[in-house]
Formats: sequence, structure tokens, C-alpha cells
Amino acid sequence: MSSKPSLARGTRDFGPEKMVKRNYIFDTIKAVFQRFGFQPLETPSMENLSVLMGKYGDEGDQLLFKILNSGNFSEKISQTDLDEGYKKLTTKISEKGLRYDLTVPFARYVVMNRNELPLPFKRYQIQPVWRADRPQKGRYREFYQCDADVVGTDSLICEAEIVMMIQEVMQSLNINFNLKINNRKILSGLSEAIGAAGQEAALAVAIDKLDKIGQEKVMEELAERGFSAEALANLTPVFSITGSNQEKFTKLEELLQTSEVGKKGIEELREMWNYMTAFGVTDENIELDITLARGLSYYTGAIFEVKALDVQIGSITGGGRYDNLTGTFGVPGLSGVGISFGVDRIYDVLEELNLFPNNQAVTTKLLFCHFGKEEQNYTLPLLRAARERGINAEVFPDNAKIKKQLDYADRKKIPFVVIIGSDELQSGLLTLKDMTSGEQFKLSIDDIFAKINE
RNA sequence: GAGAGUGUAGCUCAGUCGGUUAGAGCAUCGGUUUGUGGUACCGAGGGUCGUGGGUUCGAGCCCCAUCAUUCUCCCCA
Repeated sequence: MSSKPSLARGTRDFGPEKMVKRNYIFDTIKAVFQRFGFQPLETPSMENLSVLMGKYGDEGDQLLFKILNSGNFSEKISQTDLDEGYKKLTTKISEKGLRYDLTVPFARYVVMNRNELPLPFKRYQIQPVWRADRPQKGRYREFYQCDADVVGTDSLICEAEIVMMIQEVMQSLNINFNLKINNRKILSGLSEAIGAAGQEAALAVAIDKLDKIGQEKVMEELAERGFSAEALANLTPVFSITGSNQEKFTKLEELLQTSEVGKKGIEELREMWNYMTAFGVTDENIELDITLARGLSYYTGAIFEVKALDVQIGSITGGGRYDNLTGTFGVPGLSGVGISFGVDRIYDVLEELNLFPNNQAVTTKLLFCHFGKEEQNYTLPLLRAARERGINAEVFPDNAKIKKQLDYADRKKIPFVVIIGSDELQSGLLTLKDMTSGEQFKLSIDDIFAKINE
């Protein structure tokens, strides 16, 4: 019995054309990472659940793909285990899970190798991750993350360099972009300054939606979350912080006078800006945006977010600084700052704006076509010679009508074919066909190689 | 976790009020052309209408269940 094959939900195939385009993005990003001194790292697809569980909150634990133990796991289960419900049962039948992101495996790696690693340690990592949530537009159960992080230094030079890496990647890909920068300490300071200390998480989540739902709705949501009318009134001036980045700094300083954390945040941002200036980075494309929050709670310092202009799509890159990356594995005191490029969204942007280079799809340059066994044998040394000259070449492996062989060349977008029949065997002059123009020439094999390499 | 939609040929989709043998385009294969693709013309193959039940003289169409899948909210990349 055969049944129709199908893809597992939320997963995708990447055919040859898509792979060429994806590799273009990966190669561009990798080149920039390496130029800034980041080194490659790969970790296993699966990790022990003890490494993954409890790192992403309750909801994150639910979204982990768990791997069933091998062997007869059922014999270890008793009726009481079944009665206790699936959460406890899971721990008895599953000990491993697919990684949920690249940051936690990275933290595990750093902890396990802390004595061998040169600190600060700069690594980049491009691998798929898996999440068991419901797929929808632009969201998958398997997708790639493309991360670069530095651990083991608090220097704000790292933040400045991240800004430069973003600029270089976007410029290489020809994407017009807007980079927003904030600092998590400013958000903390803000909640202190408006008299809602300790509520910065709720404040951050709500304020992050500002450009999506507008100021009024944000206020409503904050009110629902228990912010007092007074706090909301104090918050209002924040929305009118406008002007150049330097002007924003000045206004912010007035607003956050009363908050130590807030002042620290401003100080960090100013220092970071000073480094950027020293590097020669201009403020073009870069915007200080104190309403940028980036949902996640683990950021503690700078926060970055990049959006593509000219196209209606969410953020394509994000990152920030987080303290105590390795704390959950018992090694406190290692701070990190990182950036993650959203490859799938960048792909969509390049596709929509037609920014992929177009001469990439060609893989084979030359196909040998023939009329039978004897002619095919004649091509084999020529095929080898072509490859030795660096020409991507292949021979049609079956005996088939020339029509079918040319059709194969056409579909594979092979630009040149050599046709060999009895005439060619006799004369030694081979027929070269240029598939784009349709022109044909009778040439010696050396002339053919020369022409193809033109 | 909550809500909405869609399942008909390999793919994208028509299918009228419930009515005879379920269609098209693309793709595949063959031919026009035994040595010429991308164009054209001719022809062929390909279906348990997601699955199971129900209503009916009669169901691709109506009802129930179930599975799959897409989208929205939550959350995130």
C-alpha cells in the first residue's frame, strides 16, 4: 500500500532555487560575522530536557518538542504514573528534546567549556530550531536562527559593533532599513519615574505595541493591567519625545532625573553612541526609540530592532544585552550581548523587492548529449577534461532522444550543450549549442572549452 | 488555550436548485519531427470528491462526527 506523502505540519522543503537564495543570505551574514571576529559554533539538534526545561517559562516548556525514549519505555510506567497526568508522565518517557533556540545551547556550551574558552568569547551559530506551537503566516515549527553573541564582557564597544554589523549586512543585501535602539534600563527607569516601580514588564509588553495599536489602546491596556490614573498621566509626556537622537537624550534626562536605573540606562546609551561616533558611524537609519521593548524579559541593557523600509513586514533582526546568561547553569557573572537575523523574513523582503542577484541559479554549465552508447563513451574523457578545467559539466546518463536531452538542459537552465552523433565521431568537430541564443557551432573540444570560459 | 475558513486529478482551482458518464488550466507521457529544447498543433493516461456515518428515489453539494490543513487572537522569530 502506498499513500500520498506529505510534509509534517509547520515544516518546509527548500528546493534548489530556494537553497541558492538562502545560501546567498547565509553567506552574506557569515562573512560579516567573521569580519568582526566571531567564530562558528554548532550544537546538537537535541539536548537533554534538563538543559532546556524551565528556561523559557511555563509556556516555553509546553512548546518544546520532546523526544520519546527509545526501547520499551512503557514497562517502566505504572498505573499511578498514568493517573498523575501527562506532565509527570512526560518526564518518565522522554529525556531529550529538540532545541528551542540557539541561546540556551550556547550558554550550556560556554559553561561546559569555560576553562578552555578565550574570554570574551564571540560565536556565531546558524542552525534550525523547533517550536511546537500553531503555525501561521510566517511562523513555522522548524525555522532557522542566525545568531551572533559575545559573552564575558560588559564593554559597550560590543553594542556599537553590533550596530555596525547590522549596517554591513543590510548594505550588502541592499535592504533599506531602520534600526531602533533602546535600553531596558530606561524602561525600568520609566516605570519608576511614573510611580509604577516593578511593573516594567507589563509596561514593556504594552508599550511595545505602540506603533501597532496606537497610544490610546496602549493606555487602555495599561489601565487594565492595573496602572493607576496618575501613573498613566505621568507617562503621557513620553509619547512626545521627538526630534534628533541628541534632542531625545536631553529630554529623557529631564524625565528620568529621579530614577537611578533610568540614568544608568541613558549613560549606557550615550557611551554606546560615543563609540559609534568614534567608529565613524552616522545616525542615518538609526533611531533612539524609547517605546521599543521587544517583549522578552531577559534583556537587561541595550535593545535593537531592525525593520525593512519599502515593505510591509515585521522586524527582520533583533537583539540586545542580557546579564547572567549562564546563571541557570551555575556559573554567574557572565554577561552577553547578541543579535539574531530573521532569515525567513529577510528572504521575503529580498523576494518582494526583487533584490536577489539573478545569475546564481546556474549550477551546470555544459551538458553532453549523445545518440547512443558509442557516442556516450566518447564523451566520458571529454567530460572529465571539462571538469578539470573547472567547468561544471555532466553527461546525459541514459540513451534517449535528443529532444528529451535538450529538454533536460532547458529545464535545468544549462547554458551550453555539446551534441555528439556519428558525424561528430567521424570529423572530431563537435556541435556546440548555445541554449540562450540557439546558435550552433562546429568546433574542436578545446575551442569549446575556450568559448565556454569566455 | 480561543475563534474563523478550506479539503474535488501530480499542482492551482471550477462544479448552477440535490439530478444522467465529475470538468478546466498547468504538469506528465506519446505524436506532428528516427539529429534539436524553450513556441505551436493533435492525442493519451490520471479521481474511493479527506474519512466515517446520516437525510433522500438520488449527495461532490444538505446534516453530524472525525482527521488534515490555512488564517486570526494570545505568544513569539
